Amino acid sequence: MTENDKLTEERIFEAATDVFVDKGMDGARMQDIASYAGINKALLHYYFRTKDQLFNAVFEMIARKILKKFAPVFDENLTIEAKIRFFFREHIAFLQENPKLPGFILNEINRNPARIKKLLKNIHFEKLWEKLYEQHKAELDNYNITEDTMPQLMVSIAAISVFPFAAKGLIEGILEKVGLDFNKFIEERKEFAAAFVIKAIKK
Amino acid sequence: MTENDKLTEERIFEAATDVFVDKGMDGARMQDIASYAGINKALLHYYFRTKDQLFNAVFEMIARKILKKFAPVFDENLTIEAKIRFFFREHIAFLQENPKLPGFILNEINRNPARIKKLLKNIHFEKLWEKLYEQHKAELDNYNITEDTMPQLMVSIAAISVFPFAAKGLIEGILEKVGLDFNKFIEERKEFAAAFVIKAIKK
DNA sequence: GTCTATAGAAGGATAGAC
DNA sequence: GTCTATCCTTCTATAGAC
Repeated sequence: MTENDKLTEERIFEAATDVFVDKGMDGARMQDIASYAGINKALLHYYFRTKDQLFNAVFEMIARKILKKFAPVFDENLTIEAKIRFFFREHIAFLQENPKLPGFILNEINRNPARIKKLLKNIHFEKLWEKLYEQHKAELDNYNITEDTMPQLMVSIAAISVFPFAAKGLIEGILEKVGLDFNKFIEERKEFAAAFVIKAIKK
Repeated sequence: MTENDKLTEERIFEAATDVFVDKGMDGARMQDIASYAGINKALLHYYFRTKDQLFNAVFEMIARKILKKFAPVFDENLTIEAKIRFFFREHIAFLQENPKLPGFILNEINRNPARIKKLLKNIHFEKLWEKLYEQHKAELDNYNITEDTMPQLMVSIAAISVFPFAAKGLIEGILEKVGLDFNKFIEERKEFAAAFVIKAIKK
C-alpha cells in the first residue's frame, strides 16, 4: 500500500537521522538504523540503495533545515538591533531543541567539503549581501559596520550562537566543574549574546 | 636498538596523528597508518596494542597541546586589553598552523565526552577564575565583566577564535562565492576579533 | 513490500618465522 | 624489532522465498 510505503520510508528516514546524527557517517551501522526503525537491513537497501545514498538524503535534509534558520536575518523587516536580538533568541532556541546538529554538520562538512558546496551552489550570497545593505542603509551610520568587516561580523555572530553546542561536551564539562549548569548557561546566552554583539558594533 | 625503537614508535605516532586528525577515530584505518609510517599493521599492534590505545595516545597529546594554548590567558602579566589582543593573535596563529585540530577535537569529544572529562579532572577552574579576578581587580571597574557573565565572555572569545576553523569547510565555501579568500579572512580576524571583544566589554 | 539467509569484502588483531 | 600469512569478526549489500 502506498500509505504504508510512505510510513515505512518515513520511519527509516527518521531512524537514519537519529543514528547518523548520533554516530556520524563512519560510526553509523545499517543494522542500528534497521533495529531503530523496527525493520531489517534488507528493507533499508530496498528503499535507499546504499548507505551513502541514505546518508546523503539525511544530510541534505538537515543542512537545508539549518540554512533555513538563517533566513530571517535577510528577510525580517526589523532594525539592526532588533534583528540581532531576534536571531539569537530564535537560533539558540532552535539549537536547544537540536543540540547535536552543529557537531554533526560541521564534522561531516569537514570530512567531505564537496557535499556542502553543492548545496551552497543555488544560494546567491552576493545578492543577500546587497539586500542586507539596502535594508539597513539608513541605520548604518550609527554602527561600525563596513563592507570589509561584514563577513567577520557574520561569522562572529554565528560562532557565538553555534560554538557552545559544537563544543558542548567540553563546555558542559568545564561548567560542571565550577558548579554551573549547561542548560541555564544557554538560556542566559540568548540575552548575553545579543547585548554583547550590539555593544561591539555600536559607534 | 633502543635508538631505532624510538624512531619507529615516533614515526608510527606521527603517522597516526595525521590519519586520525584527517579521518577521525571511526574513519581511520590501521592499514592507512601503517602505510603512512612505512611499516606493516603487525608492527602497529606491537607498539600500541589496539587501535583504541593508539587513538587515546594521539588524542591526549593533542588535547594537552590545545589546553596549553589557553595558559597565557591566566599567566601573562598584561592588562585586560593587551591580554585579549595577545590571545587572539597567538591563538589564531596556532590554528593557522593546525587548522584541522578544532574539528577533530570537538568531534571526538562529542562522540565520547568521558575522554575529555578525564583530562579536565586535574585542572582547577575555580582557582583559575580567582587568579584572573585577582590579576585584573584594579581594572575591572572600567569593564562590563561580572562573575555571572565571565563564563559567557570566555566561551564567546573561544568561539570567535575557534569557530572559523571548526566550520572551515562551510565558511571557505561561502567566502569563495563572494570572491574572498579564507586565509586572508583569518589573517584579518586577529585584529578584528580583539577590537570586537574589547569594544563589547568596555563600559 | 518484507523477511531470512548468505555472499563478499574489509578491517582489527594475532601467530610464527626470521 | 619486523615481516608475511592468516584468523575472526563485523559490515554492506544482495538473492530468493513469501
